[in-house]
Amino acid sequence: MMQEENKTERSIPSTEEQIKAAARRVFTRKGYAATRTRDIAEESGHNLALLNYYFRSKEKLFNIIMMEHLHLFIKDVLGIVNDESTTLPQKLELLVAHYIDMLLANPGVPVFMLHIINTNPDELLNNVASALDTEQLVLVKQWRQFAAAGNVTLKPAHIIMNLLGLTIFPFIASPMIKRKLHVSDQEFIALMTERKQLVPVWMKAILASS
Amino acid sequence: MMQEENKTERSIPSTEEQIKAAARRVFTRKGYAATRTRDIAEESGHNLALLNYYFRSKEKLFNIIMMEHLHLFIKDVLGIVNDESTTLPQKLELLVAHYIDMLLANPGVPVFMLHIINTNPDELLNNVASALDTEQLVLVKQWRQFAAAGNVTLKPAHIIMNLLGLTIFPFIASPMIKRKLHVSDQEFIALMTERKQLVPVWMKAILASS
DNA sequence: AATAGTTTTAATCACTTGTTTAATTCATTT
DNA sequence: AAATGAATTAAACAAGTGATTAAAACTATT
Repeated sequence: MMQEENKTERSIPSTEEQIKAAARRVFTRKGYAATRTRDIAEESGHNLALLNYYFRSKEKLFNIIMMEHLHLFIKDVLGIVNDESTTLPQKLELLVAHYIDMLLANPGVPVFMLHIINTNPDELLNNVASALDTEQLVLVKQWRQFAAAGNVTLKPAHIIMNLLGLTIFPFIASPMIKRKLHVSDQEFIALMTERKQLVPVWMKAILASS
Repeated sequence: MMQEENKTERSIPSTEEQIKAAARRVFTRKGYAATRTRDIAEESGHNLALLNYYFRSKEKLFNIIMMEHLHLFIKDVLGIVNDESTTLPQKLELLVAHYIDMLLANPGVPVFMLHIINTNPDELLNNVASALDTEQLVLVKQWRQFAAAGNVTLKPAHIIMNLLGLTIFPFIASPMIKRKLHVSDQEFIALMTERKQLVPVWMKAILASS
């Protein structure tokens, strides 16, 4: 049997948690295939066999981490998108701010997500935001009203791609951006922070241009 | 010695070229680490040992393909960006159209490039568009004039990120877009083709909004 | 302290992977 | 046709990999 979960403890994380944290780092840095179980063991400071003792296999460990990421990703977004008390433009601002803050705190996430997208197509992509494509979302209702008022002719797909492209892409391409545009780590953070205000402005300009 | 290059021949590609083409496909589909030399051999329909016979090693083969991609990538862009006879807005339209056409023809390229960005940081990123960050580009000169006229307050980094984000990101996230937005392969191509006109319009709206 | 159950370790297994080898086939020249 | 060198093959090697094992160390309960 396994040791009790110990979730509330604030002291030293359990070895299970330490291995998971190490795996999170290594998988994010190198991707699934390039990560060796020995890398994770070394990074965690624990014996190689403990990886299989706690998680059965490399793949199971990866799936656990992946699911945690997805859950984290979706949970906050759902809160914003389903809030009756905010308007459509407010939701736009909140979404952008949330994504940028989240990505500034976890710069490795996009690489991680992309790796998933291009390797686990079916199994995973059904889970990704499976709660998100429901037609019940407050955001969708508000959008319908907005569109019905004749305020926009652009296809929703374009708008979503624009929002994500303007928000997420800089983080995906950050190594190249930093190098080719001579942007330091500090300056990159400053740029992204600026974009929290700018992206919603740009999105409104895009909507008005159609 | 090696068989003569035979570059002009239009008939059957040489086994060397066949292996390279197979490697291109498999590397693009699975990434470097997840690709086994046996996968490439099988995909090419040739014996495993021929891979090392022609290319010495898996890594050398990968580097050759990588360099070809980069060269292709840069060559066309340089042509557009350094053209004295086109205006700034025209360059914008040409760049977007070129990228979208190129990505529609080679949907795997972004994954390939991202894989490089996040694994070969130093060695490669210096080569990527090393010709591009020169201050001599016609585009840069034209931009300076445009900015000096007080037409824009936005930092160039934002503009470049927006251009690339609006253009390239949809291809990176295409598996998720297709699934979550219920877009078929055909519809995706149609959407991207629309964007050839739309992105320049949006970019101008963004520039005007600042 | 003895016991039982859990956690950790070192060693090893079985298999995969990149690469090499030695032999064979093929093509070209003499 | 013989000979030479290139192209191709089947087989194997050495190192690396995920996983397992059996023993040891640790922890708690009696």
